[in-house]
Amino acid sequence: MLEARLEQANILKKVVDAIKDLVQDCNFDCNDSGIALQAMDNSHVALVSMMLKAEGFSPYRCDRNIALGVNLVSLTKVLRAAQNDDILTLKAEDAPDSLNLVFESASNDRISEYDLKLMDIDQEHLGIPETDYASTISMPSAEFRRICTDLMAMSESVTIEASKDGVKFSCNGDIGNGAVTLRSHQDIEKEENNIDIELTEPVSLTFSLKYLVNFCKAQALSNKVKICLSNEVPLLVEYNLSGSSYLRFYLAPKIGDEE
Amino acid sequence: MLEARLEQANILKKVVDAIKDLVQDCNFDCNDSGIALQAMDNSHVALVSMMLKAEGFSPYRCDRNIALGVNLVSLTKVLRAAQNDDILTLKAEDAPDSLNLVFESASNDRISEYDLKLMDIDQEHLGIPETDYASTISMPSAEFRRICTDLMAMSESVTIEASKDGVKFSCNGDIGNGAVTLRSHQDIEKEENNIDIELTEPVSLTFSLKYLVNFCKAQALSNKVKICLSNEVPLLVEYNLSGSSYLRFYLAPKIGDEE
DNA sequence: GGCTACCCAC
DNA sequence: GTGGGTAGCC
Repeated sequence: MLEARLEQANILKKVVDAIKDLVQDCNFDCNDSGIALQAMDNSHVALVSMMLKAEGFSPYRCDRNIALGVNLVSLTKVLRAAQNDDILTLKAEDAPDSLNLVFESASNDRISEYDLKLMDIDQEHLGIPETDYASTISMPSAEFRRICTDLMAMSESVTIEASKDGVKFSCNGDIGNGAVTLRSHQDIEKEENNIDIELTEPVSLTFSLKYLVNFCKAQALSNKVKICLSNEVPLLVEYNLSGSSYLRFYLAPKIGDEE
Repeated sequence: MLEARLEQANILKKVVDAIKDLVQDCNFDCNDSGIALQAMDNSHVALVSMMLKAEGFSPYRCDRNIALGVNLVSLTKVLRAAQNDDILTLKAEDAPDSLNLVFESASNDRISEYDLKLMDIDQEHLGIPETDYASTISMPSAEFRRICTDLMAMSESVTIEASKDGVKFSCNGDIGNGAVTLRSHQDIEKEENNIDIELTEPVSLTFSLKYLVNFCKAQALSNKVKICLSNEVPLLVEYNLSGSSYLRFYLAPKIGDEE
């Protein structure tokens, strides 16, 4: 059986908020190392990969592999019941037909308990190869979101070019063109403002802004975001959570005329 | 004639907002003790009872009984003209065919005046018996609203059970089940957070969430709400206004298969 | 008409 | 960061 107590119900709420517009139904795969989720979006352009490590829960207990097939719209409805400081405990049997969610108020005078019906979901196995990216950019997640939403106002696509001079996000649209260029930047006082650009090879790739803006809903989970690029390979956008938990989004580049 | 000056036009606005989805047309019954309203909703499942005491107005003057037959949609349109801090004066003749509403800005540099046509409404007389309820729950109105809207996401009905252990709001729906349990709770620092459960007899009743959520629009009128329950008797949801004015909603329980 | 997402004000 | 309101979409 699974029993996982999350001090901040908020974390799961934010994770689900960030992915529910990409994925409708998916498995939460639970085992003794934690809770994992991998799913393609409907159009098979983007991929979400979440890992909530056991260490992020206290306590965490999961003896066997359990797949929780969840409809994320339904889960959102339940998670909406979580108040800000609530503690969330997830419970499921070994072959569950429902997931039990208990919200406790910090002051303990309110307990909300929900059973969410589960579904069988065919797990398409997603091998995500470990990639050595040609360029890895680390920046404030708010800044990345700002760039994406700003450029979204002009175009449906953004071209991301990383070179030794920095990283340039540019777009062409009917009303004009836009570009934001960032250079490496070390802010000693506010480390979270650092912009860090690693580069082994220049890259230039074009992506759908709609998806990138969508990924940016995960901003609330971390004040940093890591963007990994290699030519002709899906982009990786990574939000690291406490411990070594993470939420990752992959997005295939646009090619040729699509741009 | 009626002349009633309400320092906070807002109060009437909130009252009408809270009931206009239940009742289309109704009489405001004015006499020397104040302005009262009683009306069943269209499906005759819920009943609204409002009392605005003369003391809540300054000045208040009403020599004879006057029934003001008002269409609440029209009244809402007029009240929308009220600014936040406006003072509202209601005026009507003894046998009026219109209601006069004057809004004064607090600073007195703007006066808006409206005449709302009245209608003759057959008053179905509603005797509401005073009931000694088996259980009376007093809680923050925001919390009650929160519970109702949370459970609304899962089901159309909620079962409210009051026992010596506390009060439990539970529901069953297609996507799963939900329950919120509250215990008595005295917050000495913030009295408005108190949850107070009086009980002479355990009760368990099921109600339409749609109506309860509707009642909760009155939340803006008071930070406390009182919920009174007896088996097989309509639920009473009461918002107390300043003075001994009030807005009360009654709702018949669902029985048998309806649940 | 209900729901959702966005926006703004607290 | 939260709640309430509004404006579009289904």
